[in-house]
Amino acid sequence: MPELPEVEVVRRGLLSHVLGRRIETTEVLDDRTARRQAGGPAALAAGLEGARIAAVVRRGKFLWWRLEDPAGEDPGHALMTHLGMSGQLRIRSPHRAGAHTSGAPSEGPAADPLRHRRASFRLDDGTVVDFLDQRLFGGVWTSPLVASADGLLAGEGSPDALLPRDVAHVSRDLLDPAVDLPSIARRLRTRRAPVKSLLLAQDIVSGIGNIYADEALWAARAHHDTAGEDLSQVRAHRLLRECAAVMTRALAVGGTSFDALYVNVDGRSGYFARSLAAYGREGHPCPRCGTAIRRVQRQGRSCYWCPRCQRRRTSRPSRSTL
DNA sequence: CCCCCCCTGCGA
DNA sequence: TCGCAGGGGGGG
Repeated sequence: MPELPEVEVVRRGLLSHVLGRRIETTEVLDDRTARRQAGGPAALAAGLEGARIAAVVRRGKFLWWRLEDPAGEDPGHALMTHLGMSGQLRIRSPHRAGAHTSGAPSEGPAADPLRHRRASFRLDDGTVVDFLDQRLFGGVWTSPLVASADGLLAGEGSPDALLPRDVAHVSRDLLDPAVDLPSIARRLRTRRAPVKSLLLAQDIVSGIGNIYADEALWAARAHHDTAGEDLSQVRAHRLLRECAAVMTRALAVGGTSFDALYVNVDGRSGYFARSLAAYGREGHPCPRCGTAIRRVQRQGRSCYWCPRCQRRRTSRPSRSTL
């Protein structure tokens, strides 16, 4: 469930099940899921045992559990989770029969709800949080807390300005109240790279992935290959506003799902796929002008765009030539 | 900054 | 069998 809205759906879903609970045991079924853990799976389990979950926080696509360690060691650490391309966090609650099932048992033979289980965390009330990950690009690991550079709240759900060291390089996302939009727009406009690759760079602005980048570019009538430095200030701001707007709308309907791989903590899908204007819609008419949406590969990823609404802006007359 | 890598599984 | 998939990090 990769991009910001989907990760936020997971964060909210986790909250009521894990907040204030203690982690009793940690199980790692595939060591590659803990490959970012210093000391390996054993160190992960050791670092989590007995820790109380004080907050569930998100910045961009990174989600972490703030741990209040019994030893009172300061400033403590966090359990990091990143879903990568195919990760899921699912709840197995002892209080709800049939938890962990998809909401639609009538849809053919239900897939094994524990397929691709890579790690599990058992809490002190019997709840189990499973980390599922088909492609193993995601992971779970611990990271020590450090102060955020600007002294403001570290991310969505954070009680203070502490954030995991492994998130320190990640820029704030566009739904973060502390985000500095003019500064991001400035950074876009100093770069020669194609604007879409800049939207996907998590150290410039976090949370945006391939779907919402294409949707925002479509909404802003911007072409993915336009160089960052060729955006006017007005167009750069407009593009960022559209990024925020499309993610806000997606979040309101539970995110984007094309299949059972992308679901919330209860195994249910979001509804934003039906609202996509460009992404995945090659050959379909542009909702604005009716022109067929086109697809092209850029750096190994697909770009979908309307060739009529989204014209490539070429370089302004350069100051160095002529 | 581009290209490659990390992986598994699905549908054309 | 191949191409493609919503992420991110590192190397040349």
